[in-house]
Amino acid sequence: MTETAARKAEVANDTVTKDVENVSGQRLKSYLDRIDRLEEEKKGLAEDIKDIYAEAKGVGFDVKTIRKIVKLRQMDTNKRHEEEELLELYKSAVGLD
Amino acid sequence: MTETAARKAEVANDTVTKDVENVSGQRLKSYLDRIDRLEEEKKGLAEDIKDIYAEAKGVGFDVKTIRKIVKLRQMDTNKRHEEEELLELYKSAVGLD
Amino acid sequence: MTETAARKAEVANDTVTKDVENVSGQRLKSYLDRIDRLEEEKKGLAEDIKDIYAEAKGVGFDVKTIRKIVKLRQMDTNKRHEEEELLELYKSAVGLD
Amino acid sequence: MTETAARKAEVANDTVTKDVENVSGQRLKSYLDRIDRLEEEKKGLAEDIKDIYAEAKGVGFDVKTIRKIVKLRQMDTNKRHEEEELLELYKSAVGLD
DNA sequence: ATTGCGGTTTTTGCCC
DNA sequence: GGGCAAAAACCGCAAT
Repeated sequence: MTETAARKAEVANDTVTKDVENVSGQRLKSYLDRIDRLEEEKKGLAEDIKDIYAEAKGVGFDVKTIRKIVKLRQMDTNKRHEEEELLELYKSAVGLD
Repeated sequence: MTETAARKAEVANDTVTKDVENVSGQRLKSYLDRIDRLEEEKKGLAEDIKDIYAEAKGVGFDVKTIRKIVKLRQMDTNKRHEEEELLELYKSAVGLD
Repeated sequence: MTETAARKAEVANDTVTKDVENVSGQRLKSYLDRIDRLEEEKKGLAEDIKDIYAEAKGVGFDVKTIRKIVKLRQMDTNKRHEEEELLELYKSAVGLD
Repeated sequence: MTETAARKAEVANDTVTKDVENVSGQRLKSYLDRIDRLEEEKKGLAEDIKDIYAEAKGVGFDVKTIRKIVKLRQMDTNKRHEEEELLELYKSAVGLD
């Protein structure tokens, strides 16, 4: 192999390698950026929620209790599904279906 | 006090009481609704993020590692280095490498 | 079938049914009790572990880092190195150091 | 400073350093070992519990349902405390204490 | 057989 | 710093 040919091969190799790294690196970065952005928004919402709690606290509400209420309301929504699920479960366990 | 005046006072009292209850009850509900709504949105974003991880996994990336990177990028550089150093220190202290 | 014979049959049936219910009920309870007991012990050990972390923290160790070390030691050496390499790879891919 | 004195100093320094490293390294290892041991036991118990579930399943019980039962029993125990706690919480929220 | 998924436990970060 | 809520790792199951 001539010196020139060898050089070309090396370059070609490098290029390929770089391309491979680039495409996956690029892609990875893209995912990371999208995730970061959504995480940002999520964090923003968390802030907003915190602010509401703070505001409520400011007018005399007990934050901890409000949290409990929020949770209870969610439960009241989820609970139904949960209980239905449990019922189904037990029914199937006894061979009722 | 005449009967009419007394009546008025009672009514007034009731009204005030109701108003007080109303305003705080209303207010509390308002807070709860706002919180619920934001929580909903937050949950939606969490879903989106999960989807991205799934997508990345689909093209061969390691999700666990991506999560680590996300955290590292969020973390302050100095703090990150500190933690890394501390880990290395402990590792060498117990002969782990 | 005479009345007496029928009576006997019923009784026999009841007895069998009860026995069946008893044996499975008994058995189920036995399982539940054994599980409860073991869960108790497990919880106790979790407490003990927590205490050790607290103690270590008391003399100046960083709990978070210790946790990492515990995990690393549990992990197979090869797997550990693989993960570390993968992390380094991703880090360099996104220009993190 | 004579050569001998310098030597002694070095040795002393080394010794001190080693001692310091030793004591903390030793101590760290000691914590790690204790944790490991307890984790082992904990894992063992988890195994035992798993075995019981397997055994129950082997004689025809539905594992998922048993798990639910176990949880319900725990709740029945914990629930009381939980409810008491919640009561206290609301009481304090209303200024009753 | 492999991989996605639900649920459980463990870990981390946060607020008081 | 201690308790609490959110996130993440882990595990068994199921479905393909």
